[in-house]
Amino acid sequence: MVQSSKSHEISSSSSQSEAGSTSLGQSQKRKAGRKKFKETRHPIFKGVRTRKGKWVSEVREPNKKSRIWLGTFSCPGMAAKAYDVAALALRGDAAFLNFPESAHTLPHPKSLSVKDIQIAAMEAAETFIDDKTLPDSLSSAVPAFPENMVFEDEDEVFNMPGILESMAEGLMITPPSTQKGYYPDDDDGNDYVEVILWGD
DNA sequence: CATTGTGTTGAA
DNA sequence: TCAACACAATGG
Repeated sequence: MVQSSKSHEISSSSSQSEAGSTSLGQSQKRKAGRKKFKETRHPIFKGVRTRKGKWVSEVREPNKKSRIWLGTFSCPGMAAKAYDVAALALRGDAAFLNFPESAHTLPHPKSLSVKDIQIAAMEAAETFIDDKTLPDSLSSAVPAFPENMVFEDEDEVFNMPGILESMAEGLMITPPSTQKGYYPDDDDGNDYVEVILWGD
């Protein structure tokens, strides 16, 4: 969580709007909401939820209760990157991301507008295009994902030397042959440590 | 108390 | 199928 928020505004979230206005009975359909916490704390990246076979990334704002939908993704890498950009944009700087090293590679939202962030997230996701992204032969399952990232404490996360690389390698579907990721700047692996702060 | 994550439901 | 909302729990 890493919540060093400064603004502690009491978001009074009471009666929300009930979407269904047509004929809403009262029995049947359980409202919405989760039942009990499963053991599955967060098998995947933060802000990345997996829907039976798919991946969706949603970002909620620190102050608001609303959330920004980055969109749907097929692979965790995409969703992870998407959240990365969004969090970076929202927090502005030093946000908890999954790919700090690739952070510079992430596109920057023109504006801090929710929509812009969504776009940026999509762009970032584009970077992680893989086979599944391309509609052709789908079959493989997407499964199983590296359990290496067992985040116990946020601090520990930063202590991960090669963990990132490990999972990155596994996720990074950028083999020497066949497919290859298209990067906006250079496909080269040079690290341009350029402090690009669009806004802050 | 704030934040995230899951689940359900609803609409596209 | 996707998107949004709502709920529940955890962590601080």
